[in-house]
Amino acid sequence: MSPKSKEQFEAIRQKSEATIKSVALELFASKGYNNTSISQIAKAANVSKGLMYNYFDSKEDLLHTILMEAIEEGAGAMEEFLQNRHDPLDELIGITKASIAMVKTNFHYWKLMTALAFQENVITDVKDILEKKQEAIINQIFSIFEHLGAKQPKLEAYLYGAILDGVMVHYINMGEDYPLDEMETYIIEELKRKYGGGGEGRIGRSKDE
Amino acid sequence: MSPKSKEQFEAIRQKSEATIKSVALELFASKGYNNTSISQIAKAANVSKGLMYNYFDSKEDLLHTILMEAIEEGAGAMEEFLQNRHDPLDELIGITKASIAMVKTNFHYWKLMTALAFQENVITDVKDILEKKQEAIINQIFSIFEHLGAKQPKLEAYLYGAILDGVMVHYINMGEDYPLDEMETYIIEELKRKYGGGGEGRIGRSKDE
Amino acid sequence: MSPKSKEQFEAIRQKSEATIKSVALELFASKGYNNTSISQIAKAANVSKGLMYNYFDSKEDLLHTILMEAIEEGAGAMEEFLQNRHDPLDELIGITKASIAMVKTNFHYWKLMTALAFQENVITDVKDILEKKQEAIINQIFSIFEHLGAKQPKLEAYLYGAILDGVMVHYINMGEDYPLDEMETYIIEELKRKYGGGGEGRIGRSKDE
Amino acid sequence: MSPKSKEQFEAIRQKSEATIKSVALELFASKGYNNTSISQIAKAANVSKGLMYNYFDSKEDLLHTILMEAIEEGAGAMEEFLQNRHDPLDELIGITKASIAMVKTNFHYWKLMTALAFQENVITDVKDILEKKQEAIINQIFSIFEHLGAKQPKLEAYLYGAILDGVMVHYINMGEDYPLDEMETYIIEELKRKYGGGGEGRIGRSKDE
DNA sequence: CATGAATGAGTATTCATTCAT
DNA sequence: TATGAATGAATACTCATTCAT
Repeated sequence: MSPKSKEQFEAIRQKSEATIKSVALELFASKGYNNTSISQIAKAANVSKGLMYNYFDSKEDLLHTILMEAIEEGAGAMEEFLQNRHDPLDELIGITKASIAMVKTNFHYWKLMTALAFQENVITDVKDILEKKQEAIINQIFSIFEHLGAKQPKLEAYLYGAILDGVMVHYINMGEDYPLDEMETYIIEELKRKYGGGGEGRIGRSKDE
Repeated sequence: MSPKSKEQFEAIRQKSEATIKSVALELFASKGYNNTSISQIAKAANVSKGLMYNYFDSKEDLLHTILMEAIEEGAGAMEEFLQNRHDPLDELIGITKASIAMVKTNFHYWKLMTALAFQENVITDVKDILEKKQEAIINQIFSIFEHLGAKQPKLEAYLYGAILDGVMVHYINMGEDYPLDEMETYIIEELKRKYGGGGEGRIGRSKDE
Repeated sequence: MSPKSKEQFEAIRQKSEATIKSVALELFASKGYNNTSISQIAKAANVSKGLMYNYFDSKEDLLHTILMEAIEEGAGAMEEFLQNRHDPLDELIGITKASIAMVKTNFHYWKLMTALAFQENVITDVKDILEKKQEAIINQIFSIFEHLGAKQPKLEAYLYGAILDGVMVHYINMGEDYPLDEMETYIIEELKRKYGGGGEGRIGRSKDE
Repeated sequence: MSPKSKEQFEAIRQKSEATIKSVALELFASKGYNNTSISQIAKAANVSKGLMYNYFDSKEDLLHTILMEAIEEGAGAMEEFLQNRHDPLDELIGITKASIAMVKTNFHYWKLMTALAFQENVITDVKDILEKKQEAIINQIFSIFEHLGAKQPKLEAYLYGAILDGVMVHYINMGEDYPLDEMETYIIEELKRKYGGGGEGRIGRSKDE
């Protein structure tokens, strides 16, 4: 009715879409994807049910969009953390910090992602992308441990990955009760002890060998 | 009197109940509890939709029963592994072996359990039981690390817990691609390296060796 | 297995059938026909579900049988009460007493029957029979009031019928709180006052006519 | 903004809700609450199965709503009939007329209500309300008979109640075959005959006349 | 004759999605 | 563009009835 410029419409669109996504993320994360209905999202976002379908093809598409953004943001953050780090140990510490910062900053994203990781039949293509990214990271970590001269770089990489994921899983489950910062410090200390200093660290202290 | 003896009926019941439970476990684990319908279970078990209700009060009761059995079996296995181990390091190794054996033997159980751990609004009383068991184990591990003379037994206990859970999560997600046995060996070796010998060890103290 | 004579079998049959019927009546009356399951009846009667179908074709047949017996018993009782009463007022009093005695003695029957009377689609042929019997009674009552010289025998008959059914309905709903005996006495007194003595009773107290 | 105005939506809602309620009432009354399925209501109302749940929380809520409206309407009608009547006999006549008018105007409501009165386990809170209302009426009637100088006001009140309920039950069961209007006139005449004139009358007082 | 395991049609209810306006 | 009423397929669960033994 009232004359609105294209920009205004576009701004409204952006805002509505963003609201919907953010509300949906929160609900998906806290109640689970299956237990969150479109009606609930619409109500919480203060829009009509029908409007959702102007922005997203389906509930699954909404989830898809949210996840993709999270993954990209995560990748971006990781990238940033690793920039200009050429020392393997530094890289490892960077990955550690980046991972923990990520799960801390985007708690809802990761809670949702983790929950979905254990459900088949949901969003297989997101899973594929995720798996590829994870594989890439694992490979990078593997190569770092090689550079660090670890005896069994593969197992060491898996172990490190298990630590990171284990910590994240615990944090997601326990929330603020979990001593996430202390753990971060502790893990980094351990890494330094093993691989730092004169490289005389126990595990992978290999160069002396 | 009855042309079918009590024993016959009992045998039939046993068999049907077992079939339903096993089929349900498999489907719950692979597709998720919420995404598995009674119809699907019935079809996969080659029985009628209604039969489940001869054995279980509800879908939730079916899940409940399955989980409780898994938990008890798990507790039993852990008990067994820890019998007659009074040396702290031995205990730790026992826990490691038991945990990994458990997730290996009862893959579906643990996949299901893990998935449920990340879902809200499901089977809260099982969650409660599980949390209590986990707390007990954490406390035991904490006390083990105290006995082992760890400087920061709490963080060390959390770290060890993160490793175990991280490994299990990876195994659950990757399946047979994951080098579970190698990881077990590696973790145990690490434990021995850290705390073996005079027992005064800790990570990175390696130079004494 | 053990040799049993035909008579023994027959006796068992009789007993089982009677038990089932009596248990079913009680359950139907107290919980309603639709809310009573075959399983519940079988359990309460201490027989197997399957056995029921040896005696009755279906749940509906069971109800049917129960109702028919009740109706016949009712008719018999009425007959008895009316025997050898040739004075119209006596007949009316007899019907009153018989009706009230019936509902009192066979409380469950009448509770069930009343409940079913307000449900369509149940046992239409029983309804038909019942309606015929009621019509017969109404006609008889009508003729009694004619003999008593009532001005409007039809309406008087309906009024009397309404009183009887109203009392029964109240009794069925209130149970022992209802002063059934007092009401019986009162109604009979009223009848005598109206039609008794020289026939100068109030209503239809024909001398004014 | 919205191409369908609030008023339009409201009108649609009103209409749909009214249709569903009216169709449901008819079916509940003729087939019984338990024997009427949501599917049947939807089919008869020419709407989808799910639509009912846009307006009512459950089948029970639908029944509840229907009954409450009937009860309120009934109470209102009774009130109206009793306004400005201070003479006890007039009151009694008013109650009579109101009751009969009510059952005549809202045949389906009262058929349903009566049927439910004989069913266990249905809508207990409506039953409670109804019982309270009935008790209030009974007390009022009792007090009227006291004022009228009846010798046994309690029994007389019960008798009158039985007449009213008996007539209603007959009308509900026989439908238009029942001479409801004639009965109304007749009952009122009887009341006048008994208690009219100097107001000193009571049943059986007739011989003094 | 007697059992109770098994069946499957039927029930109430939910919810992603469509569509007239 | 935005609304929310309407749809209908899907879900968990019930229960009269059948049947192998």
